Amino acid sequence: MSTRVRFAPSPTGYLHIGGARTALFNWLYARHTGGKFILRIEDTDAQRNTQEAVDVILEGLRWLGIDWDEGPLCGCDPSASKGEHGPYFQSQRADIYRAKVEELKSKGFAYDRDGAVYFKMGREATLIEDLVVGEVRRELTDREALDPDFVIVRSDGQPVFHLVNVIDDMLMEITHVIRGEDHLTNTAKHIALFKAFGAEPPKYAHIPLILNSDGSKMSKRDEGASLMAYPEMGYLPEALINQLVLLGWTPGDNKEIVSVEEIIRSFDLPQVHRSNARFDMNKLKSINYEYMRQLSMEEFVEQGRKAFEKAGMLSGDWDEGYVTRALETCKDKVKTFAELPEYAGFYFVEELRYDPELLEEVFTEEGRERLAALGQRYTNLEDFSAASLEAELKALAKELGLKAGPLVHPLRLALTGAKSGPSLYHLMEVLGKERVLKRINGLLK
RNA sequence: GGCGUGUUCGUCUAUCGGUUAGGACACAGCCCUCUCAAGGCUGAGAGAUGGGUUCGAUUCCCAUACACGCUACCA
Repeated sequence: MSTRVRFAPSPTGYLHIGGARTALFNWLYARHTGGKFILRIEDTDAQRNTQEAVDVILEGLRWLGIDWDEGPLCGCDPSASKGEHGPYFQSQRADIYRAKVEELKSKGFAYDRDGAVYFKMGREATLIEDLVVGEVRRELTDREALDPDFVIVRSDGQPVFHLVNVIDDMLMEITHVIRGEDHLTNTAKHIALFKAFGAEPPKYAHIPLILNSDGSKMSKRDEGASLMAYPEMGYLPEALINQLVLLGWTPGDNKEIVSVEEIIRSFDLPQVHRSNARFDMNKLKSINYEYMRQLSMEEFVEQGRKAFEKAGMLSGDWDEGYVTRALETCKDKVKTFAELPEYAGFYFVEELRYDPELLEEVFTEEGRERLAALGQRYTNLEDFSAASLEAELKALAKELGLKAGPLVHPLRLALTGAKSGPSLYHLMEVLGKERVLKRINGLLK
């Protein structure tokens, strides 16, 4: 039998990074086994259900490169979807739930009390065979020992999560439920529901949670909790996927940078870890750097340009070629695209502003003299190529009996306003003679 | 309170009873170098605690501690 897995988010207005990883693991499993990945929107809570909230989820998955075989196509039109097991919005399945509740009642598994419908739960412990956690024996809690029954339809007529989740998984013929560990103990209820319907429960796999770097639970407002914060921070989707998959699964052979194709090939549930993991932004950065290096120069420039536009730095009419050449000097130098505007912003301002503290530190009396000497040489230099600029600087250094450093530092400061940046000679070539001399002289006077 | 899950360097992890406990990120130092980054080399850094089982436990069992989850007419 072909595997069918699903991701069933609730449209809350954002996609939690943990949810994104749950989606990822489901998707990886579907692709690894050649099965189907289904997207279902759990929007029983009408207040949360907005088109925008649904689109946030769809956009997030698309950004990551996670595609679904069945499910909605957009938030704007709930009837627009693909797959034979729809509707894929719970808000459109009310009739199904009603009928199923009647079925439970007629079978003697459900009854009314105080206007709500209750499910008649057994009193024995439940054995859960989890593909990740192993065999779990769920005993009754003290409250359950008093009364194990639970509500499946509220007195306002709204069916609750446990019920609809099970009905949908059953009708959509889900074979493997891969979800967060926070659902592990709920699984007893779900298994009981499946059995009451006379259906075979799916296989379960509960994956660990993602925690903040300090070990606390990652909640909505924490940094990096929202998936879309990552494109915002200039990360590549491939890098995020790599990071997420590493948090709970190991490729083996001490390998860490693994392509999606490689992951799909070797990913499987028994190797998924059982313990929660903290999200390390430093590690993501370093992984992102690896992926940024793999980008072609064209791809890098294109995305770099977008980062600048987003920062509002390309508002002047800068020459296309100039922008491209400027960005080319930044390749392999930054770890995220978001760093670019600060790293190379000096290319795109007419008047450079200098940090007084930096000036004091680098621009000493000696530095001033050296910069003036350099300005002289460069004024008379015709070939303003990186190689020529370098040769000229080194020649002057030799004459002055200095190493390159003492000349380089004040020059870099004059041109970029910073102590570090792209290759100095290449940056001068891009800036061009006019700008270079203007900045040198501007600082000298 | 009850129920469940987990616990190896700061972080993510490797280890299928016998290892100088390996790697990656971060950190420190050195080299390279026009700066930074990268790269090369080196360093520091871990089996929560206490009991068992065993010739031998990070690995198996139990307890404790701690963390996390669930315990709703939330999802």
